[in-house]
Amino acid sequence: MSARTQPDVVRRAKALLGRTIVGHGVSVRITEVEAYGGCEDPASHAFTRTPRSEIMYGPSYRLYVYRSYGIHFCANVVTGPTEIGAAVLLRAGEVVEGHELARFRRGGTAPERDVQLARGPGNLAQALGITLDDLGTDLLADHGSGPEFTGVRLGPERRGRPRIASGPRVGVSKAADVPWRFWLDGDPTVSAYRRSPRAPTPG
DNA sequence: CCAAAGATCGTG
DNA sequence: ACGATCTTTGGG
Repeated sequence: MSARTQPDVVRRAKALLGRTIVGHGVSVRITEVEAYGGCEDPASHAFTRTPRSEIMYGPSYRLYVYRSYGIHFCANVVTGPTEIGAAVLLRAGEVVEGHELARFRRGGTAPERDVQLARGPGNLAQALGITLDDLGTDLLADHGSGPEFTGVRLGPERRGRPRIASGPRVGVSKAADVPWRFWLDGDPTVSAYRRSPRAPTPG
């Protein structure tokens, strides 16, 4: 990476903003992501190459799912290159299709709280019905066009240049000041920033 | 084998 | 500020 050229994972993270992802009958417009730089990034699960992170050293646009704090699942898009093992964490989105199903998966919340349906990575994965069963899914595979599709896949690439804001990643204790969290500026579905209690003091 | 940490979230 | 809950990882 150079001063003029940002890393591939950052460009790809930004490119995912505004794009839709479909998960088991629920469609979400991605509004917030974080970039993780694989073996070059101490905050990445792939910084130490283990059985769990091996999928990040595989083909791009596969789904990496991990269990968070024993409670939630978090969904990531592997972005490559394979020797780096980078990926993008999907942190928040706006439900644009399948609202009732998403509400049910989230525990039966009221429609007036739909803005929170997919706010935060654990909630986003839950709204999409993503679990470890979906680990390794090819997010670009062609399944035809129709409502009968029940798996996970990305929608078409976004067009246009939305206003993108950035800041430090949420909850990471290493590289806590690297500004690799990106979101659609002003979007109400974006999650709140929380610094890791284990991170060193800002600066 | 055991202990600890963790890319979270809702509640108090 | 804290607890829920469990897998992965690293140390002895």
